[in-house]
Amino acid sequence: MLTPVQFFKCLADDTRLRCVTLLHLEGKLCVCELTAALALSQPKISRHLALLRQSGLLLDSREGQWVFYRINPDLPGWAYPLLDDALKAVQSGVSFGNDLDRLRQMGCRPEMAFCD
Amino acid sequence: MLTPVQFFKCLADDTRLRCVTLLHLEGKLCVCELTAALALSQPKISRHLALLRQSGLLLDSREGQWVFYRINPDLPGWAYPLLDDALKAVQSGVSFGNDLDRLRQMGCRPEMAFCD
DNA sequence: ATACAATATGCGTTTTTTCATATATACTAT
DNA sequence: ATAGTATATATGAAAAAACGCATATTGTAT
Repeated sequence: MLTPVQFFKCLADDTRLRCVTLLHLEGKLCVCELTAALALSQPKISRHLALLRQSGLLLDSREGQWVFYRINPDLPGWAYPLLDDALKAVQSGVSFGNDLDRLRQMGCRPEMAFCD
Repeated sequence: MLTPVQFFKCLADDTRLRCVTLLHLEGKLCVCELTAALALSQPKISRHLALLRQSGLLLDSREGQWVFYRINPDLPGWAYPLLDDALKAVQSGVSFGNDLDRLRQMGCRPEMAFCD
């Protein structure tokens, strides 16, 4: 069960905070989308996602070739307002738009039928 | 200037989260009150308070013998809803009442005129 | 089967955090 | 000045976290 301290630990790292806020905004993203959006190495992203999954903050689901992550919809009730406020806090900074831009500009995203 | 990640780091430790939530609830507390409330060693409390002060989340002020800490009233706007939600999250747990009880039962608190 | 893309993990290293103990500083009272 | 209380910090050790790199795993396509 996710405790408040554990929850804050999840957000107390730049990579993880960016992943969580992007997921909160976009709903569902696969590892390669997050890797492209944050412009970081795949193993680094994967490790942080594993931590977030093990904490119970994120759920993963395989869809063919891809593993998608999303915010766990069964978090304790206190967690959702914190997630909303965290998103607002991050959005208020200047650098958040870059992640979103890189995601939008990503050529070959799994959800796109015309991907190859 | 306090960033969201730094803010979450401040709350990502049990001792610090308990200090911050107590301060958010009580307004102003000195180190010995926090030490009594959390039932932890004074150097440990002091070190965590120093971190919170250096991050800009707390302000300190000396009043005679005591050093009082309080939430910085000039935080970025996004921080206050997060603090409110953090307090609610911690209050929803069972163990938070103990800190408050120990604070209430503390014999000789600085604000009390009949202290000695 | 081979090749390739997406993802996870093992491992050694470096960095960061945390803590206990001891000591230093500031104030109060006598 | 001395003693006692409150608080801060320095130090050094231990634990945890983060990282890069290489490699394993799983799925897809040919």
